[in-house]
Amino acid sequence: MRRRECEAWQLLQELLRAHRTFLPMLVAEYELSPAQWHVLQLIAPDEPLPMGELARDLACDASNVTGLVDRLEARRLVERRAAPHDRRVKVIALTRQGGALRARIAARLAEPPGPIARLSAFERRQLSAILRKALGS
Amino acid sequence: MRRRECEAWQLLQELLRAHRTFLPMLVAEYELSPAQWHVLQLIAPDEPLPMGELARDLACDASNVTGLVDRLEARRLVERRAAPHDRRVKVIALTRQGGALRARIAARLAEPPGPIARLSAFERRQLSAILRKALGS
DNA sequence: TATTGTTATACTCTATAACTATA
DNA sequence: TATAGTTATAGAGTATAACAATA
Repeated sequence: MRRRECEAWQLLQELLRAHRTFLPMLVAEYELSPAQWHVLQLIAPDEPLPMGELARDLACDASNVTGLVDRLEARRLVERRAAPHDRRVKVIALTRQGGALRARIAARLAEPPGPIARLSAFERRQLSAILRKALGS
Repeated sequence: MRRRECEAWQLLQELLRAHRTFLPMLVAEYELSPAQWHVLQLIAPDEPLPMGELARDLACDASNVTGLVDRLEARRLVERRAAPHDRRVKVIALTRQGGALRARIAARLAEPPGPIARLSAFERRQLSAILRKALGS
């Protein structure tokens, strides 16, 4: 097995570990599980998504999506709608409440956490440039 | 609400999302859940850890640790040992098998993934320097 | 009395398989 | 026949509360 130690990757993993509980704790304040938040996040306002696409994007079985959407719908955060062209399909849309909650949580997630806030503007620009290349965008 | 967009943080979150399923899928190859892997990772070879400390490090309730250790012990990856000084305490130790599996998985995790491998040596050094500062080390 | 670990219970997430209603 | 979503079932992770053994 080749030795391919990479300090940058080690540190990145360390950062991930440090932030392991960050998202779960944040969304728990709104009584959402990480999976439920993921659903909310995937549905853009005014762009309902078929359940099958949700399952694909969540990388989970379709049967899970039924339960996730059940619980979100019970809280009136999303709603199932009939698709016009194919009556087997149900598209999931954000309700007004759902959209508002999604926006509120997204705003909080956009706040850079301690370790990032600690960087200078110059370092952040460097970091951005490197990450853009890493992500190939 | 203040506008505090931070591109570096946005990109970092994008990287996290892209890697969301990476660890779960990797450890699933060894029939471990992420939580079980976390336990294995926390126990250094020859440094058994009390269950209470595991619960603290995992940031979960002590009652969970019972089940996690039950399943790992059933596979002979860890074992419960009596603590000499306090008979209430049980310390969890890696077995030889457990240590070997832990090392194998750790080696695979140390391999930098695609996005990092795509960077030049210079960019990785820059990234390391920035992350070291972010992590305060 | 306080603490460590366990048990009992309940809920969510996850997968597989069988089912329904459409196509 | 094939596909979209559901239901039934089972296992794992999580929390809370009650409990036993020990301190």
